Amino acid sequence: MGLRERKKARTRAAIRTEAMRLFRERGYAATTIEQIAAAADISPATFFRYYPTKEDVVLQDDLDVLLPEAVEAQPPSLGPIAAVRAAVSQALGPMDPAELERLQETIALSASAPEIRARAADEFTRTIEVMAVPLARRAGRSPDDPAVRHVAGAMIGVIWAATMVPPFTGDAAGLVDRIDAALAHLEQGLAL
Amino acid sequence: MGLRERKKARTRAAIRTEAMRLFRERGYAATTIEQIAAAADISPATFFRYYPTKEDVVLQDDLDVLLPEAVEAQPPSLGPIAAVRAAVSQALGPMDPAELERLQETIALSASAPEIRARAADEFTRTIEVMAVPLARRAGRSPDDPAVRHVAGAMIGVIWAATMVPPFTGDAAGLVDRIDAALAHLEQGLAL
DNA sequence: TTTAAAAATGATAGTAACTATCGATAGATG
DNA sequence: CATCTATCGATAGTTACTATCATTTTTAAA
Repeated sequence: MGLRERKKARTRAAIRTEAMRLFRERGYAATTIEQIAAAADISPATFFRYYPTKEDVVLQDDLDVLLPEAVEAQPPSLGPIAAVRAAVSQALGPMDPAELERLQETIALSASAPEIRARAADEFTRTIEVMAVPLARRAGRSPDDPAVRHVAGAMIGVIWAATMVPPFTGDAAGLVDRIDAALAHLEQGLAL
Repeated sequence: MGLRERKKARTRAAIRTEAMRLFRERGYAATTIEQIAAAADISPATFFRYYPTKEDVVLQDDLDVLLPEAVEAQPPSLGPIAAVRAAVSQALGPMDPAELERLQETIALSASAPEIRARAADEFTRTIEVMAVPLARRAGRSPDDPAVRHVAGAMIGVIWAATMVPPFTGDAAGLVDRIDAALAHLEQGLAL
């Protein structure tokens, strides 16, 4: 990795770190790009070369890539929900504390900043389309099959319900367990 | 209803009509508030007295109020999913063509304008909280009960999956049926 | 009908998130 | 060392949105 790329990575990290600190200190809406740029020692224009929007500093999940891959890797004997359960545990389980911390902050910010919550919700719904692909393959169906989409939708729905729990004090530690319990509940027919 | 209120209603309708027409003709992002104001014969400042944001011209659903009421009105013998099925059919079934048309356009716009889709997704996830209340009461549980939230989340998830079907050509006529079929599928255990 | 209160509007000025462009600079490459 | 290229900063511009205040329009009371 050359000097150029190293510098880029450092700048990117600096922007995110400083932005998050400012968001924490004075709130998301009250923090301007100009302030973030000043704190990260770059020009405001440079900010947008690293992050397309202010929201993207907070929201950048690799979930859209990791999750379908992990589902694809599960043994075919598992049903769709069991496969996703295993995939989630496998993808989120070995998450380092820094990542967990970050996830927690994203959730907390979602409570205070509507734009972030909206963007997060949008990316989550997009996961329906993404997850439909491996699920369809496992079931020998088309990703456009309504039944496949329903299964993906229901899983995304319970995951969201288990993640975004008001008042968003969000102990990130219990998050993976809460999601697993939610999927288990769905798998067993959502008895009340 | 006095003259003042009548005028306000007319202005509000004019803004929405003209805005939708412009969105249709040249796209959501390419339409400015200034253009909408000019078309509706008001000042740009007045626009914001009627709609807090540009997005709100498109998104204003009464679903958050209607749905829980309709759920509450179902006979206690029905299970949670059956109750929501009945409530949805009851709330969305007798929708006049104009409303359906509007819903269809909102869905179509969600495909083209990310901000609208994000806002719509956000309001949808909020419906989880809203629906948890009548569901909890019916089951004699707390709205904070994870199990209740899971059921609400799963239903919202399948409804979204049945509504937001790419490429959003969206025949609004079949929408209610698609939602009902999705909830039925969920009720019967999401077999694939 | 006249008048006073209240509400709605328009005009103006300002902020902040972007976008586009372009010259300067710093790093990679031969 | 020289050249090429990626990155950066500066600048100017657009647009959504906020705040304020004077003006007009509607309502209600005298």
